[in-house]
Amino acid sequence: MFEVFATYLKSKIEISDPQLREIEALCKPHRAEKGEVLLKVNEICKAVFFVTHGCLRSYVVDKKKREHIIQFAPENWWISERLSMMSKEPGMYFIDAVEDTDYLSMEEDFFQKLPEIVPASKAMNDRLQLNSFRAFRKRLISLLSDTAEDRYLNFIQTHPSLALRIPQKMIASYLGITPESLSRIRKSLSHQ
Amino acid sequence: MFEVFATYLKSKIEISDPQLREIEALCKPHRAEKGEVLLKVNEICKAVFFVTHGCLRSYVVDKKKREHIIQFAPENWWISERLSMMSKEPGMYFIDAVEDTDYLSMEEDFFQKLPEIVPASKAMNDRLQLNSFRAFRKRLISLLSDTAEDRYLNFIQTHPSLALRIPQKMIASYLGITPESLSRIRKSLSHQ
DNA sequence: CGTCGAATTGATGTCATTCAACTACAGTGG
DNA sequence: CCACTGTAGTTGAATGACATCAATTCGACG
Repeated sequence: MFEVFATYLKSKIEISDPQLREIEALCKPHRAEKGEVLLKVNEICKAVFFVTHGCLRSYVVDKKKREHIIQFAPENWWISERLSMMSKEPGMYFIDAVEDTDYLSMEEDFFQKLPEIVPASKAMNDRLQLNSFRAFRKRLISLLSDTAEDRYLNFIQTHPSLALRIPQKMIASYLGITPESLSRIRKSLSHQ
Repeated sequence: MFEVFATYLKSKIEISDPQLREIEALCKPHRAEKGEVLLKVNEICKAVFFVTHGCLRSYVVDKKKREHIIQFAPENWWISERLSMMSKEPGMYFIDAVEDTDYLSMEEDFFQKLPEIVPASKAMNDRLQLNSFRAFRKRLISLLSDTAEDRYLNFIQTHPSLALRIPQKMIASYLGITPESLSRIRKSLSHQ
């Protein structure tokens, strides 16, 4: 299970086997059954998760009890509520398992020690932060500019494999529409 | 004009007059007439702006030529496209003046040297980044959860003074609706 | 095989857009 | 100083996009 993460790291930065062993000591492996909740709203997020197999999701629940998915994290993705973790304030996210999932959890000390073990990881971490910000911005602009159909097409284009694995109602939630609307959009697209 | 920024800094961090003089040397004062463009799409953003008087805005323009305002920056606000600046890639923002505006511009070296001059500024900068991220996330969730009326009420509540200064069509653009829709929302709110 | 949630479909409703007309007012040049 | 012009804001009518509610089918899984 750590192997997946090791491969991920090797693809991102120059790293030796002894360094990997040091890092492994900072990662806790876990398994979550489908539907299992890893983080609840109002909890202070204390870890970042790296998915090695399966899929996690983060989402918020609004006053009308509707879920809005913030992010999916399939294999080789990170997921967390960094804002809550960094500010040590209660978060607004739930994180749970979309499928049976294997993942590693890394706590605060991981991010302190990682750059000591591998200096180049600082740049990797910065890049991850930037990409996360970029993704938020892209979605915000897409919600302002695009129709639901455009957003769906964009989703299946940028996450083609996810679109096949994830229940449609979750894709709808991610896109900000109802499952019924997504079903109709798909129907109309299939007729060209 | 630098006085405004000095006051701002003093409210955020412990800072001495000699330190302020060093910082002043890194800030260029400017004036923009209403409508003047400070940054265009596809340019690489090379500076961050701090508004001392007036108001700037950042916005994107979609394929249908519609403007979507990302941020307003009245007095004591920062505005920029950090993502473009940090990655040195062409940006997607326009930045222009909503009113006649006085502002300071700070380039890359400002952010390198500031923490050398005032170590505590590192924390301030981190906090600014977090707040910017938080604002994006809040807006994203609001677009997913709230009606246009809710978003408008939220806007005038969190930016009461802005709502009076800014043309309604720009508020509409920020909220993601047409000026006509905002006009009707305001009318219906005035009848309770 | 039966059950329960996911997905589809239809009918209808609501919210926001679009297009057009009109008013108000600010800025410009004569 | 006034007339002209353009932009902002309002309003109406028609349209469009998506939501809601209800009924049905589909499909996974115990």
